Amino acid sequence: MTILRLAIPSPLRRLFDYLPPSDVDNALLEPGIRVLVPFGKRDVIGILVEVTNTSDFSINKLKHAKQLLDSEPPLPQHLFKLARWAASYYQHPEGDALQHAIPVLLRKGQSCEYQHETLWRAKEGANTDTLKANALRQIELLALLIEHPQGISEDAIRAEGGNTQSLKALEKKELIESFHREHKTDYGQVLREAPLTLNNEQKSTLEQINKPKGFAVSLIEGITGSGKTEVYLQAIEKVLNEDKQALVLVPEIGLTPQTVTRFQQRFNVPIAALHSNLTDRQRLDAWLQAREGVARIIIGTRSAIFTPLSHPGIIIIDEEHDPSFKQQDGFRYSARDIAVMRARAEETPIVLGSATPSLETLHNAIEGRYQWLKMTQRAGNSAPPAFKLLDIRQEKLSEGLSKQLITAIGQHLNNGTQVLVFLNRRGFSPTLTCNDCGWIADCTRCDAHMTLHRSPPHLHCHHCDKQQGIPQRCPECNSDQLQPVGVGTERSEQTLKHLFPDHPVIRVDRDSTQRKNAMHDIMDKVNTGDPCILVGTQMLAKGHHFPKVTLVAIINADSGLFSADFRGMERTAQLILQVAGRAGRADHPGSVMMQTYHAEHPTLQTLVEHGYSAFAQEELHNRRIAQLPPYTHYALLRAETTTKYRAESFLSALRQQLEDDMLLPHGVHWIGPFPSPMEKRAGMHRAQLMIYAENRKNLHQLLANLCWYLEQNKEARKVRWSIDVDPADTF
DNA sequence: AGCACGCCGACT
DNA sequence: GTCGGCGTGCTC
Repeated sequence: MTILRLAIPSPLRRLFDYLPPSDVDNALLEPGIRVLVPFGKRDVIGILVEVTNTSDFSINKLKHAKQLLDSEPPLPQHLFKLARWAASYYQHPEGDALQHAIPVLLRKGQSCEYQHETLWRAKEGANTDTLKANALRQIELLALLIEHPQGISEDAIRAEGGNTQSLKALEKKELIESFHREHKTDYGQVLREAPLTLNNEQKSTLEQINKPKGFAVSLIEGITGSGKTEVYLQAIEKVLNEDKQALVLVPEIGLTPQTVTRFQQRFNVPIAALHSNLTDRQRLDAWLQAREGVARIIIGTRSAIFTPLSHPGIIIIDEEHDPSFKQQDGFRYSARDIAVMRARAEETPIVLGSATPSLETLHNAIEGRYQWLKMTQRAGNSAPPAFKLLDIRQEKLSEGLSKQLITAIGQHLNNGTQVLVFLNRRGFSPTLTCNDCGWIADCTRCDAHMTLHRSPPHLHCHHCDKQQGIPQRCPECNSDQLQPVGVGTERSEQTLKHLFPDHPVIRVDRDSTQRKNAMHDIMDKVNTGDPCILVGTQMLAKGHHFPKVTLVAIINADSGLFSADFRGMERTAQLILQVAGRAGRADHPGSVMMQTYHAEHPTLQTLVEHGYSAFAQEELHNRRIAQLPPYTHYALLRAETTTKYRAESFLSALRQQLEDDMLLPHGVHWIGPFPSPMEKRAGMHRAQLMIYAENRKNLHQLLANLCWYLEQNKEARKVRWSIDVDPADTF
């Protein structure tokens, strides 16, 4: 008897058994292939996990699978295994986890045969004269195709401003035709431009990366401006020369056209960029190009970690400390950690790069598991920025800015250079308060204040996205003395414009860059090199270079200093250094001024005076004493309910029950449950139970028990619960 | 997650 | 009389 064990896309943590479709050749039943099966009242696509001859389910109740959708598994065997491993490591339902590893269209049953790229060309003798004079777009498009007799892809057509409607119209008129071109695999020269000359430090870093054969993890801890990217590029060059592929993961915000352009300028090979505004079709095409070995460099964010490569050569994780590598909902995996597992399986080197490595990675480097490569010199002749803490305890601030800071900004502008003002708070002001009775505009769905925005004017909750109009009078006491309290980027922009009317003030945050090309336009303005003030959120800190900035002003260096989350300090330090790194990148020396109410804070002082390495060492020491990661392993059981206290009491009861049943393995401890730092969010009341262990195996065993228990438990079905292994934060 | 069943309230 | 609200239960 042949039984198919399938992973079904559902939140259920178990596999489902089926009989094979009638009259199917058993040789076709290869694990990893997609199978269409009836599931409840509907048909779903499952993935064949194993073929067996027994079932825990009664055999006569098994249904027949309807159809095999693949002759070959879409994911190569080792990535299929990797995804299954990740599902079990992160305690996520296997069927759902496997869905995450393949593109959307494959989940929906599309064929995963590789289609050669479709190109368009004008037919013999086609002429724009035959078109109506008012069909401007078609005339333009046809002219474009006539210019490119060798054919041009739809992507390129779109890039030139052509649209699909005109294309279809011309095809109907039989003026143009599509065809497939065989991809050439021989591109001649790998390089399009000469590599930069490396300094000694870069040279030895590159040598160390290239030295080991097969799997090895290297951490490049390189200060901003030390030229990490050039080292990546030259490491990739070697891989390309060996006819292999490179997989590059970057943070969500870091995948800018600038990044991709830098790779395109250097290399004369096809590059697949998996950015967020690709269509499902484009994403599948890029994925298939990687799998077929057509794309030689794959640049993408977190989800690109499962992209199959026919000839894997190297994995690079840029800004490895960035929180966006950890998925924050659903399948809560860390792409960085999975990448290390993947490199091991594929026997390739993997490079983790950062100016401010995560403490987990540093710990691995210290323990000798990772090769630790430090780059401490700035490439070229730029000097590192000078830090200055501004103690603002006794200061009277004007709209959040101290006198000293205002003076310094003026000086830098007068010297003809640019200033960057960093304020990690969008909107005009974080609160709207009644001056008479003290009422504050709160979100009804969250334990949070509404942020006041001025352009356009509205109140906005940054936690649940609720938006509403601004009241004219206090809803409590009917006073008209409503006042914005606190400073956000909009308000800072307004103040700076007022203080420095002769210089442009450019705001950079999520709101000001929503429009297409907005960021591009901003960069154009900044790149003129004229003195100006950039004011914005962490968008300023990541991905973009501002060579003419000589002063970085950090308005609230304190935020996160006393965070409830044990990673708050690490995050703050990373953010400060990342922003600071924007200063003095070219031949201008830079300075960084940080306003703080805690100038005497020892950790802040260590960071400012001795740098990130010293900070990290201290912080690791603190973590060891407090028994926190990376010295212990954490997991979080989160629970959400619509009723207040119910999540917490559910977790309490669960903890009690597990203790009574003695299901707690040796060496596993818990803390809590306690309400989440923001108890109510988007209408849900939230609580969490922290679980930690010195030993991963013990932790994993408990989590497996816990899942089993929760799936049985009737009460648990009324609560929305989830498990977060290696949580990035506790919110 | 979906999707059905099922038992109570306000509508043509 | 029925349309539809969301509680409960099941998926090989």
